[in-house]
Amino acid sequence: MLINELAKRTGLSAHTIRFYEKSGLIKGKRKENVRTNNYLHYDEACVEKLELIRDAKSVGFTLREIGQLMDAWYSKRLSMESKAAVLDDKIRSIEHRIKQLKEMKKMLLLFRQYVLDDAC
Amino acid sequence: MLINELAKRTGLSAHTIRFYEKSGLIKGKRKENVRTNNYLHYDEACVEKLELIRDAKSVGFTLREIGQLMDAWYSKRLSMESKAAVLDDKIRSIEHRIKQLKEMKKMLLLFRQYVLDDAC
DNA sequence: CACAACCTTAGAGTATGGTCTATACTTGCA
DNA sequence: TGCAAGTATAGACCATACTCTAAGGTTGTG
Repeated sequence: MLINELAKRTGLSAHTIRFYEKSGLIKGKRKENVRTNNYLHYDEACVEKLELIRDAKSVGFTLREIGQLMDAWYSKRLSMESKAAVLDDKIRSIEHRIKQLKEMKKMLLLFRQYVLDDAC
Repeated sequence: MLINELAKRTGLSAHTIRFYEKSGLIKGKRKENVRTNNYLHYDEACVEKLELIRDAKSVGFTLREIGQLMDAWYSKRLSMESKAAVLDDKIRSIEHRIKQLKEMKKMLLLFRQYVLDDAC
């Protein structure tokens, strides 16, 4: 599929997709048998990757981190161990963030009670 | 206290503190009886606010959100109800983020198992 | 074959959240 | 009194993550 269809499929703009491609997160391919244009074609894996990018971004991962994550998932040059290590690292960082969020929630609930008690 | 002491107390740089002050998150006061300089003086509330900023930033709040949060906490012009509303809003957004993080963790654990099973 | 609707690259512009430099004044201590 | 150390303001610069514009080539439909 071409970029506009990919955009429709993922809900991202063609601009944003090109930005991700320039950042190395996805890769379109040129058809070798077509010489008249240099249109990039994208496959289902690109759709999956863009969905992963969207989800991972929404939980606070940077594009750099998402790149590492997708490398761990798709790369052929990384060993099983180093892939697992990348994933372990991200899992730990998620756990840490959940812990911090729970603490912050607790604090805000206290604030809230304090406000409602008219104590300020 | 002056800015360098505040920096030492909070672990933030004086540059960053000035940036937060320019962004309206904290406010130093000039001593009226001192006319020879225009040094800004900070109190304990500033230390507290900067600590809140640090914590809230680490869980992903933007400076704008943190500003709203501190308004809800410190402002005299907001009603009890609207303060509680701001806090409720932030609490809900934290709960949403915790949910998303848990989903992402689940997915990464699946990825990890898949990698270790040498399935790719 | 005109023309709208695509595609491409390059590069400028925006928002957030800093970080640093330059310039200049003030303070405190030897 | 000299001078290092501290303070202030303005503005340049950086990274991240877009977002948009310009200029030019291609494709498909009537």
